[in-house]
Amino acid sequence: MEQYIPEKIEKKWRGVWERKKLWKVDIKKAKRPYYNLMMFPYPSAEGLHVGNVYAFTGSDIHGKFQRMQGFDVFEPMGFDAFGIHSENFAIKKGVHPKVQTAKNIKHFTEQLKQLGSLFAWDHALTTSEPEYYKWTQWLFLQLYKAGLAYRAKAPVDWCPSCKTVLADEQVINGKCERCSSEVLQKETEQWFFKITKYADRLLKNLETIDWSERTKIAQKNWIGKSEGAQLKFPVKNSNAKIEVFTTRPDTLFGATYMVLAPEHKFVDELKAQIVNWGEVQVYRDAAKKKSELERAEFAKEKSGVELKGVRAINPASKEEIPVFIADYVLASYGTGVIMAVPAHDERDFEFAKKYGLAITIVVCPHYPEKTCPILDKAYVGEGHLVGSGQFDGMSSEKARQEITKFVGGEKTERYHLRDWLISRQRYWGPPIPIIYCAKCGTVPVPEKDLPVKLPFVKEYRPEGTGKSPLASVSSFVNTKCPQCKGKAERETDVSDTFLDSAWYFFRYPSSDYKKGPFDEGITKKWLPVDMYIGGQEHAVLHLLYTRFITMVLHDLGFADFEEPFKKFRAHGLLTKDGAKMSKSKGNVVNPDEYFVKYGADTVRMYLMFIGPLAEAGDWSDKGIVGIFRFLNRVWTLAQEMKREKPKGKGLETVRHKTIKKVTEDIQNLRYNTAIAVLMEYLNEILGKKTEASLEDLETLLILLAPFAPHVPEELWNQLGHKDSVHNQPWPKYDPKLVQEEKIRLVVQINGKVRDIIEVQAGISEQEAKELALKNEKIQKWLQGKLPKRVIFVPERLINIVA
RNA sequence: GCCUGGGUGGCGGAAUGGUUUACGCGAAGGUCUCAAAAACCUUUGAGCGCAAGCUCGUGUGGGUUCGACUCCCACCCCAGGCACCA
Repeated sequence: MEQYIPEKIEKKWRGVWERKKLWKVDIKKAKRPYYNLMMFPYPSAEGLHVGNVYAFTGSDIHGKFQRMQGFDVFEPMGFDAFGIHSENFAIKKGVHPKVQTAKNIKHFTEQLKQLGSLFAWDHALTTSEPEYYKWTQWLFLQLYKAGLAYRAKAPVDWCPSCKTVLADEQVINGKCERCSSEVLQKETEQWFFKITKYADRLLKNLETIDWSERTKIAQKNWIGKSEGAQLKFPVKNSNAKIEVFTTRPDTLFGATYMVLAPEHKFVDELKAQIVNWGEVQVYRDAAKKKSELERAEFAKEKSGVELKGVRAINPASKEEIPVFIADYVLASYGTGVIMAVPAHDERDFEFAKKYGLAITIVVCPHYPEKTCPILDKAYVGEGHLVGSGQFDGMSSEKARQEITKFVGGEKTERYHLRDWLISRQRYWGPPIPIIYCAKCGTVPVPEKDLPVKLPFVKEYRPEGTGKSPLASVSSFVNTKCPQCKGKAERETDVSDTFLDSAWYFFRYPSSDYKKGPFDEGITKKWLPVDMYIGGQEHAVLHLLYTRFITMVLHDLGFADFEEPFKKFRAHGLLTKDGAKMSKSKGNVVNPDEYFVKYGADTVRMYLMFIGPLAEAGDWSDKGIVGIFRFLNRVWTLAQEMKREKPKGKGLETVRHKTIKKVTEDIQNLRYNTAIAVLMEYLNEILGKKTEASLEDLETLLILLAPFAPHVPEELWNQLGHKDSVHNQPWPKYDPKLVQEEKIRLVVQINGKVRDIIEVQAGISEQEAKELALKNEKIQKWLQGKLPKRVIFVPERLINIVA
């Protein structure tokens, strides 16, 4: 073959690799297991998105590099096929989800195979297959048995367009994550997982794992731990006490009123005392009707109603204070009640101003000066206490403890994290394996009866009745109670897609295992995952759920580790013309045409060349030819060297420098600069052809192999090698040879470059100084003056301060 | 409002205290060709100058330093995330 025709050689080598099972890893016998995971795609489109290719290539380069380091790299691929994404796409096409998803997966697979990646296809899995979701249901049952899955009536977020409830994490700015419809509040019975029980562990373990810092911060913020105190406020003429959570017990003397969330049940308990019940009722109804978004917008102007007739007693100052309901207080956080300290909280300040309530300053930033300025806004910082009886003069930090103790409060923590709502009123998901029996109550499906198969039904569209379409399938709903064998009904909700993907990495190595979700020995050998590369957009959804599920499996004795991924690196978002690719904008790049025009090698390398993996960058049709030209030049060079055996002694220094830099860059996921160095190396060889050796070329091919798997393989073969280039050990560099003999020494005067001179490497300060002072240009600048000071940076520069 | 990133040629980006703009794209000129494409070679931050060369230049304004894209302070802009969480 004299000419580089990507399509031809890529097809040829994929065939050879498949026949020879080049990428095959023996799961049982592997000596140095390395689990290289990437986020499996949603097959919710006809074909692969260039963003998928970007992510998978970034991960595959890491896998191929580790393989050449001598590891047995397991790099599985699969499909997150259940769920709203795939179902919505099928509905849009008017094709049954089962049929449409199968079609999508077929095309995805064809495209994925073109990438020349390490994918372990014999371990591929699809979450919508009964062999897989059987174990998703099994997982649900384990959580149920452990008391970590419960059904409860609660106000939840409902998407009127997707016609299902959503998890807290799936509501973005009061809108549905999938379709951007405004989310409504609905009070219904739903299934939850007790992720809040793990809040503290999810937070603490972050310190022990090697993850991208920004991902850890996002999780930390989402878990949202606040330390504070729980305090009790007695109600006048009643035995009742109102409990509040506050992070600032030091400001207790400044609490001049209290606010309950409008829907708080305590309001009903106080009904007898409330003299303006009608007014209260009107406000509560109005608040109930609002969506979260409206309530937040409304918040620009705070509103509320006083519960007239009810007075609370500030436990510190013993003063009587009024009690309000207002929708700026959320029922779902803390106790649903706050002590309002208008002088030291912006929201309370705004409310107090509007309703003319007392604003008492109790933390002074100017202490010991007695005069504290009259506030035009709340002072939320630290300081020393004033107007707080015996605590006056104490630092606010210390007073947090002391005042809590003084009023008999309890030190406590609160989290932003809510329990994970996992039931969905949709069709395309694993049915929740629960049976309701009039006699026995809620009965879990026995494990031997799994899977509870999702029936193939004609009417799969969501109905909007608040129930899954499965509720209309009587052959599914009607069943026998596993306990009393009497008539019973099945749960008709399915579980959240994020449950499918919360444990898939456990299944991959054991994909054929029949006796359980995963084989114990295999799991011990391969897990936890060594490297996980994926999108930052999953920082608080998928990644938090996987950690939670892994902790649960650990606690139940199914795993001997509690963190699923030793290393996680987030890749950036690939854009087109500076904007996120989306179907609505019509700027989605389909990789197929580029595979045909330039080949997968060029597409892979170009994607990695755009920018650092963690930051991604902008796809441009123009830049891709640069990579294509580069591969062509490598090809031409190889043809020449094949014909006229090179007789040069080799470019030793530059070769070793290249090995060093490429190795370090790959380790740091700086693929863009690694490629740049390979280009420089090639330019160097082309410029000094008579000195170059065959080893120079062969090293280039090996270093290139992880990025562009096909071309180097073909050329390696043309050079007469029988074994694959991918089986070559990664080259090592000699630190002694990396050092150049001559270096360019920068000569500065007062920090400005005046000359650059070539000198022997390792030149001493004395020699450099002499050379510099003798230098004509420098003498011209010095004009006979003596230097005040000379700064010498070995191997770099000499700076003369005059 | 808070939390993350980021702001460098015509463009993607490189350099994390020491030659600003590596590598690539684009552009201009040339070689080859009847011609074109491809390939190859040269030039390519701005301004001044015949030239040697000089001055300016990494969002803005200050500071530290022999020396700042890099460190510190204040601010502006862009992208992403969170948001009445008490």
